[in-house]
Amino acid sequence: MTGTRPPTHEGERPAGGGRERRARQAYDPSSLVEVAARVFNERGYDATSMEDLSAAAGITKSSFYHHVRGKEALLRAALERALDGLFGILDEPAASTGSPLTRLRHIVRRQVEVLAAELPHVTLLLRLRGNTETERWALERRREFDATITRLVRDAQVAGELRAGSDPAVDARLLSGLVNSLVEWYRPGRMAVDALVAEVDRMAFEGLRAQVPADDGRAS
Amino acid sequence: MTGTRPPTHEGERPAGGGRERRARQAYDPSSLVEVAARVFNERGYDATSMEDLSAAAGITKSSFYHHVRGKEALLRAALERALDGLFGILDEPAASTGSPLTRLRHIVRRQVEVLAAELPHVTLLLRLRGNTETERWALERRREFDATITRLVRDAQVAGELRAGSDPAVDARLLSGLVNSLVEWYRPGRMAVDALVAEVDRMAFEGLRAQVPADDGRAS
DNA sequence: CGCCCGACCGAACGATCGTTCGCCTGCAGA
DNA sequence: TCTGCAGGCGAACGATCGTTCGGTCGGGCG
Repeated sequence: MTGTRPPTHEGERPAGGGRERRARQAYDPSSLVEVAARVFNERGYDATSMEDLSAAAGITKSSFYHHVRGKEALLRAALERALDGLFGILDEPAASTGSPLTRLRHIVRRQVEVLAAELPHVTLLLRLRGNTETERWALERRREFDATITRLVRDAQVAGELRAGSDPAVDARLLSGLVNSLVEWYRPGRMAVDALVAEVDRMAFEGLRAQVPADDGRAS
Repeated sequence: MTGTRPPTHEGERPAGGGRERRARQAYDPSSLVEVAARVFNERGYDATSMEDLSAAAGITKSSFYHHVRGKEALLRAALERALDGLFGILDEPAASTGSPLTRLRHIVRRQVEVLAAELPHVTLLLRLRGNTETERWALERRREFDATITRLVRDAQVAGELRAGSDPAVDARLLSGLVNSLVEWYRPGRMAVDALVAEVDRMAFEGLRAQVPADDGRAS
């Protein structure tokens, strides 16, 4: 009903690429994951059929299975990409250098950038319900990431860099909730990523109320 | 797999109620909606089967249909409850009295309370994808609510009560995102609602950074 | 006491799901 | 030119979905 079939043919076929010996599939290596992530987000994972996915890729359902192992494998690949992006932030030098607040702000700002760059994949990650083993695995890794944020918020509060009198765990959840809520409305091209980073940073640490700017947010 | 069947029998049967003539169903009027909303949130709407719902209610699937019209009707009822709660806030006198910032803060604080009181129903509302007509109708009403918030944020910024130099639409989205993200982690009993309201209010308008309190948040 | 009807149930419906199978086709390499 | 095979297809599989149907049961009321 009210069909929303795009004009098929997603992306262009790699013209003459894949000259290696193990050129198993010429159609696409991970571009199908990208297509799948997009459709998953539009309809929701459970409401998305393999027919929907194959149609978005421009081939039939049975052909689709020549390139992917199954629905859950697509989900896992997309989630891995999101988690790799997020955990990659924690490996950056600036994530473990300087005061707790400096590190926290770096992570938050980079998290916004990763969110924008890997929007479909991260969106998928943030909407998991934990129905399958794959989903539970991803949720567990996500909890690890959040735990790191919580520790940093706690350290920053102890150091007197964040507001006192509140539970660091609550503050960390509010902070992560603010950042993650971007996936619900931000769309690439609608707003420069730099501007988005600045807005989120200011909102998170200075709030919405009018005030004299403290020291501005030109970090790094 | 890994069945999570609760010990059946949800709530208690109304002892001797339903003495009116049109006592069509004695089992439950809207308590089934509550059960459904809870299970919908655990598994996701599409991943929830009528078997799941009826089992959570303690009866078989076919018996379940003597009390409800269908899956989508349950969803609609739950969404109506959420929307009624949210729009009820806008009808309160304090929502249209005083300065824009005063009104906005009242709405935000009340929104947190409604979120906590109607947690399963609002959670359902915030996770819609728009696959069915019912979902699109609810999304449209939700957009109306958000538009009201956006107008208020704009007015408050024009009045100099909110930070300048940022797009009011973006600020409104960040604000709503912060508030709505509560459904992802807040659970009743884990934290007093009053404390939650205070934390969110302070986070939204003052931010996380340590600072001297401006005028405190004892509104109304 | 006997009937009536709301509550409840087992079984089955057509539809759709994710996945598999057998077959066709067009072209790259011998 | 012949051939192998990756890429693509239609049809069908068992399972599960939301929903319906016919029937049983038991307690309140005439």
